[in-house]
Amino acid sequence: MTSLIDIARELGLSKSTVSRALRGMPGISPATVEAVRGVAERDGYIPSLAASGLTTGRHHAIGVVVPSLRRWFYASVVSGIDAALAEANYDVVLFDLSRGGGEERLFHRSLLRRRVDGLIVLSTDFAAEELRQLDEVGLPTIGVGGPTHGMPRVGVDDHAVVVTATRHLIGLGHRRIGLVGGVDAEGLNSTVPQIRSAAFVDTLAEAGIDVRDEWMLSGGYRFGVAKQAMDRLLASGEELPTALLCTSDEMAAGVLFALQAAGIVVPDEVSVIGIDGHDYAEALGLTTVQQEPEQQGRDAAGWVLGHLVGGSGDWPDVPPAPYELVVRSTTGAPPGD
Amino acid sequence: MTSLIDIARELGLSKSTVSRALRGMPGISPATVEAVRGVAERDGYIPSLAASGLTTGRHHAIGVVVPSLRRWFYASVVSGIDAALAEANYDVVLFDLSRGGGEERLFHRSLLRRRVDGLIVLSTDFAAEELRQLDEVGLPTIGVGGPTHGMPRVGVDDHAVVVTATRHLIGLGHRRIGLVGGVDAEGLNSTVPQIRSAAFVDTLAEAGIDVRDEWMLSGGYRFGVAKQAMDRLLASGEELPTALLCTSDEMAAGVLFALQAAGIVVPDEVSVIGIDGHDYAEALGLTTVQQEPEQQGRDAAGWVLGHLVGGSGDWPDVPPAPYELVVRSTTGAPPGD
DNA sequence: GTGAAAGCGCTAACAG
DNA sequence: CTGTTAGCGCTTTCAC
Repeated sequence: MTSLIDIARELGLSKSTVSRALRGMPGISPATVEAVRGVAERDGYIPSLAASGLTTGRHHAIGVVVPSLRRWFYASVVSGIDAALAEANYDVVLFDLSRGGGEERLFHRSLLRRRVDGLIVLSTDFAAEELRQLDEVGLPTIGVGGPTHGMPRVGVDDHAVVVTATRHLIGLGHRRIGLVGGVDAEGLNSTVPQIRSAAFVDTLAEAGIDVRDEWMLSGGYRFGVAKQAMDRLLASGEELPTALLCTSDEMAAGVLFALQAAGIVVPDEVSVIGIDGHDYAEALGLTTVQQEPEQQGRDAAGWVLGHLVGGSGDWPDVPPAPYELVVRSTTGAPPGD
Repeated sequence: MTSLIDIARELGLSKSTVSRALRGMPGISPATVEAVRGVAERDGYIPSLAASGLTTGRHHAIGVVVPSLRRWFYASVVSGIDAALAEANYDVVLFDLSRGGGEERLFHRSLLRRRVDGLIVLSTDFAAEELRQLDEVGLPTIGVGGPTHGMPRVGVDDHAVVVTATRHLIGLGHRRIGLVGGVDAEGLNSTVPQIRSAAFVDTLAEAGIDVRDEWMLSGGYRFGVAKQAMDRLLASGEELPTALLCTSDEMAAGVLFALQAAGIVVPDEVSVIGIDGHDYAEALGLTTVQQEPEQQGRDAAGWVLGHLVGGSGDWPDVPPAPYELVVRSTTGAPPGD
């Protein structure tokens, strides 16, 4: 492992000069720079992040806390984060909360071990004690996705998103509308499901439409659970709604499968709308309110990076992320309209 | 930021004693240990990985190279890796290859920067030059998923998996069998698709069954692409096969959706089998050859960790990962049997 | 333009 | 059982 001093010796220079040359600092003669770079290249010199981190306090890594990587949404966000960080020569250090049963969730200080220069937290709401610890380490921290108290956040206005989706259905003439929502056991982001469900109920109420309990399904934010919930409704012999709002596209996909298998024509008999803008949505022809998780990841990364150089200390809020109603072929007027 | 020396001073001890006490090394009086731990706890002491890494050469991090995190399979593997590493107090440093266009793929040494103690590579086959660089850094390295030349690997025998799936169809009496395969543009793992497709063709040949070109569909290892390919076959008016082998469950889901939309009854008219054991498979009732990506991740992590303490230098091979045919309701005898 | 020296926070012999 | 002494490989004043 060749190190700074090896290069210095070989060239009869001092460590400092070599260090400066390598980092392109001013005040080094072009000839020296070239010589140093040449030897470094030839000897396959790799700077030690640990050593420079020790002196500068910068570790060129950002911690990313994820409820579960196997969720499409989170994986997309992380992808975006990684892409943005890579450009700045920063790495992602992952903390998957789905790992250890859950009780290990408490923000053990040692999780960080002064390894990361900042933190991005996906849809995870910390307890007061955890926040205090976070605060103590003093890392620039931002949330992505679900509301995260005590820190700025990149994410859509979940209430507005659901209002948009619900109004789309109402605008098409629907009055008998069901919801496929529920809580996300693995996703941990308890607030997003709540906000989304509440927004649905509120919007219906505003329009003078009653919610019907038998049309409020629990899809657990998962394909399989949503499909089964739909299967049950179908099998129950209950009257069907003319439209279903699914609070995630994965659930919408499950619902579509169930409907199709039962021979129900979408959207002629039942309309279905999702939320998120999942990869599958286009192929499914799914109408959805689309957001851009990858871009949100990039934005969060940019924010953290910005606060690293700035180092100001005030964590200002960021504007809400954009979303867009994308109308495809799973929504239409209610039957008999 | 309190450091070792602060604790030492406060207790009138030396740094080494404190260090030993904190790490539970032998030869320190219980009283001292307790005192040290107490102060450390109270002052919120966080050891600096950079500093210890600098002396020990251990950074308590493993690099994970992923073609694309948004693939369910890879995300699952990474989840498993993270879980296993967490138990050993190791972190995952992510390198998402889907980030920078692709040409940055060359294994830039600086990617590692002596930050990680080992490397886990998912389904990425490196060029000779990249391998050489890898070798030069001398990190214990293992692959997961698709074959990776020049290093041991955790993964199923893809040939055998496809043979199992194909024989299942043949065993049910099918003679008119199609394949939904193709290449995975984003996944980068060029060899797995090849092996799987070849195994299919071979197995049919062995059974004296001809492959029909119009039944060889390109699904791109994606839901949407597979669905569209199926849609096209359906629209073409071609005779349909009585069974379809999809080389990934995501593609199988797309095919099922297309079939269902066309009013074709599965498995009465067409049987469908997938590969992988995706989360969705159960809800879809999809027959599949299941593997355990998460466990594979754990195994790979365990292997790397083992070689960290062992430090032997020889990288022995690991046994192939298990897989299992899970028969559900999308496969059955061909029509008219 | 370049060098010398100090030190980041820890671990690892080597002494006692 | 505990302290002393060297570094690990780099960056950073402060000199020249």
